[in-house]
Amino acid sequence: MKYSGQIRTLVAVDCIILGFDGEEYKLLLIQRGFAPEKKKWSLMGGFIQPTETLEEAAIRILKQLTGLENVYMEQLHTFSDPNRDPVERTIAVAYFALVDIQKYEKQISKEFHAEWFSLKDTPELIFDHNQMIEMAKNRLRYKAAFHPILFELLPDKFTLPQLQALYEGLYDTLFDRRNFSRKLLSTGLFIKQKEKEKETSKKGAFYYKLDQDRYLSDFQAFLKFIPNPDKLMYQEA
Amino acid sequence: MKYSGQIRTLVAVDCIILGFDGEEYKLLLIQRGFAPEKKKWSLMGGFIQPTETLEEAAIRILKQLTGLENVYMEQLHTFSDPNRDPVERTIAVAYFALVDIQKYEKQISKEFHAEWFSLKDTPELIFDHNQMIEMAKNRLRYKAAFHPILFELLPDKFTLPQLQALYEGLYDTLFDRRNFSRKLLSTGLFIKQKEKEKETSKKGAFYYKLDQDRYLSDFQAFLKFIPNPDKLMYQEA
DNA sequence: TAATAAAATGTAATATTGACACAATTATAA
DNA sequence: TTATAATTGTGTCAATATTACATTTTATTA
Repeated sequence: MKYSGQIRTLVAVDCIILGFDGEEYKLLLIQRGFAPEKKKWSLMGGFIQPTETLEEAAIRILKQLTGLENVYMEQLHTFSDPNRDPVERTIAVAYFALVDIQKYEKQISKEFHAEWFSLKDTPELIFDHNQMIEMAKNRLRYKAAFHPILFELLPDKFTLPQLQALYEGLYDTLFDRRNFSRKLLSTGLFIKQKEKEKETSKKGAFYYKLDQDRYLSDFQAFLKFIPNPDKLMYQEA
Repeated sequence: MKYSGQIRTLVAVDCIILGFDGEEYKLLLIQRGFAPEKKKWSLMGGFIQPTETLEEAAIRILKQLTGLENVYMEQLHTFSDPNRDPVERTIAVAYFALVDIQKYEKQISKEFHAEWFSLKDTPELIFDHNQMIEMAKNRLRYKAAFHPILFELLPDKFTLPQLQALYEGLYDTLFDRRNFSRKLLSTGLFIKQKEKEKETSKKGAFYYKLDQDRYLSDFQAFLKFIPNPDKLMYQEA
């Protein structure tokens, strides 16, 4: 301790882990195993360790809970209300992660009493975790309107109707099927497969895959995935 | 200290203070008065205090250096490399502020040896401060493409040519005067004044003011201030 | 083989954008 | 006094993108 006269604070990382089950958005929560607020639902989190960065901590915590690595994750915001944790002042850095819900390893959930909740029906959480989730939702809405980020939630192969459900679910609205597919396909990000998905409809819908090269090179490009984005996005909390 | 077995860390706030002098973007830096890296240029910063939030700390630090309050400021990112500060591990939360450079109170700068630098010609700074500035530039480029944020840099009254210089400076490019003014004016954000600014040109250019009501209500609206935004924005560091 | 359900493709009207030209204003010089 | 020059303000048209809406295709099953 060489900067004298300054306080030192606990720094925690909290992970907002989002998935999509084909119908609706899901949020992975754990039942807190220790006081305070034991048994209450909470985001998965942990304290930063001496030799790791925040990002490394977030990756560590995500892996602990889901078994997943190489997952899309970004820093969301740092929360600092002096009384946000009643036990002791803790600065919390929130990260949000987008995972393919099917890759999630269930056996791990037992250790933490984890469960997927509908994002629309999030329970009351400890501390400021509900606020974090609100912010993550807004960030995702914003980013997904212009960048091909939602594909992190889908398996390798997906159909146009699945894609549309993904976008409609996020913005809680309906898009015109014809205009939607034209807009999406015009990005050139998708490669049509020869097989069809035939579980959900008689005719079956062609599978598509992401063109990985284009996906990487165009991730920052400014695409427009939805019409009238300003009417569908909300201010960050 | 009630969460046992966890380390506590210093938490600092660093402020990226940006201005525009009519010609180019400026960055307010201080000459560090204490070790390490004494005399080297640095962002203005400070440690968070026990009873304040990060945002309050940022506001406090900004006021200390500039005398300004009610300034546009947003949290940028939290930096956490364990070795970013060689003296002691410090987590740094960067904020960026947009100020009207004319309102800045010069007498204050003497205390901190502060100076405005051209953003294009930023000197080498301590720690990871150059990286913070890169990220702030990218964030500003991104946000300004769609939200009326740059007006925080201008005085109450401004002309269309000034406005265009503001945007051209940020994106380091030239826009067609006619298309630019059409796009900007079509947002309905501006109220034409009767007076002209006659310093810089023979003919003089009409002043405009922001329609404050619309500005507040449309701040989150999704406008498009520049053509081909994707060609002008860069990935965040 | 006809009916049905869902996916895929097509088209015309409208709105937005981008490229470009010309007119208006006024200090300064001829 | 008038011409010049520099800069601001406004206008037009073609190309492009978007929206709203209809029809055709595919495969199942009655």
